[in-house]
Amino acid sequence: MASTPSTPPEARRGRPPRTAATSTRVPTATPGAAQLASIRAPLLAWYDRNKRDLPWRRTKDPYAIWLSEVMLQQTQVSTVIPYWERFLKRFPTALALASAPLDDVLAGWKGLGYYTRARNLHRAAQDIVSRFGGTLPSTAEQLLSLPGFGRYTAGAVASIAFGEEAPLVDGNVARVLSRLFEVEGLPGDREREATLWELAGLLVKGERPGDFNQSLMEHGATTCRPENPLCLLCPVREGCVAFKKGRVAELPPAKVRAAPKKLTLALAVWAHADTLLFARRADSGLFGGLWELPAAEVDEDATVEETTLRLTAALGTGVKLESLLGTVKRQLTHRDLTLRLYRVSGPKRPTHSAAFQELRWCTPAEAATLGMSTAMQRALDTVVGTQAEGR
DNA sequence: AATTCGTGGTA
DNA sequence: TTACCAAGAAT
Repeated sequence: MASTPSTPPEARRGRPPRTAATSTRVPTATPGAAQLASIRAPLLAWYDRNKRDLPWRRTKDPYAIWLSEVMLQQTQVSTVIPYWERFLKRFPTALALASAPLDDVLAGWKGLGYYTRARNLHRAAQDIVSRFGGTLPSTAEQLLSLPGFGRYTAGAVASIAFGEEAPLVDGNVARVLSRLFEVEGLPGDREREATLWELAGLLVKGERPGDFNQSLMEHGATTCRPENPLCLLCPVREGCVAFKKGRVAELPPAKVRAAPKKLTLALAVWAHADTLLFARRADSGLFGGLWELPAAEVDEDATVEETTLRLTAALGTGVKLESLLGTVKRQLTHRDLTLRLYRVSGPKRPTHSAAFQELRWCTPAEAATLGMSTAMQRALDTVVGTQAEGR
């Protein structure tokens, strides 16, 4: 993989987040055995001395390690710890998880985000029972066939739980390797990704591949950080091309993100006796499979009449908007979310609707056990607070 | 291949 | 307050 001789600089869209004169040259002659060893050994030794005491590093149970890897996808360590411990108590084995109702699994995931992870985890557990006798398969290749296992998670579980020399590249590893080997290109660039995986594959060969992979990630998380990296404490700075060239701050370039789109939902707060009406969303899309106060998308500036029509269509029965109870705003990565809560009434209480998987009349206590997004939980808190104040 | 999936932490 | 983004996968 010799580097391209002279690719001209390419105009980049948007504002370069890190001021950088980046070319599109990818890298980098294949590193030799000596260079690899000069990175591998110090990183592994550094890891042994400096690794954080994380709960999933105290177990060798592949199921528990798998669970940690799924929860950690795009999610910070401090957020995951309490979820991991709670979830593992509730679903201690793959068999227990496979046997549990999906609603219980989603409830255990409540607030963690990216809920497809929970549904894929559940499906994968069922596959593990039906195809592998309840035990996780031990190779990255086999793991890749399970729902929710991509290249990263397969490599992580194979190396950490089973000792396979399987590489992994996450955001940390991409940053560390980009700096060490001066790998150019924006996140998502095919050639860049291929180069990073190739480098990770060369480095992981050797003793303790799982610990080595974790050393790369730990180094990225604590020392080779995105901003203000601690190069003076870096165990491999002598071999780091970006450090040598003074380019640490500009590698890797930040990902270009689309501006969040506005999404306004009208929520029906329909009370009957001591219950409210709840609905389960479709499995695909935003908050897939989760419960909510029945929601209909409306224009940002929708009139009461338009909103009434939308909610009537969603619930499949006529409703009347009684009052606006409140508004909840949430920032998601790709959505600027506004929830408008309307107290509604109607002549006929629905029990099913084509727009939802399921409708259910629940007390607040029952609703607390349902899988629900944080946004919807906030909305619900608003309603319950409003009701309490009204008494 | 580019989008779409949540949430919370940090500077 | 805004921007960035954290142990990615699915479509």
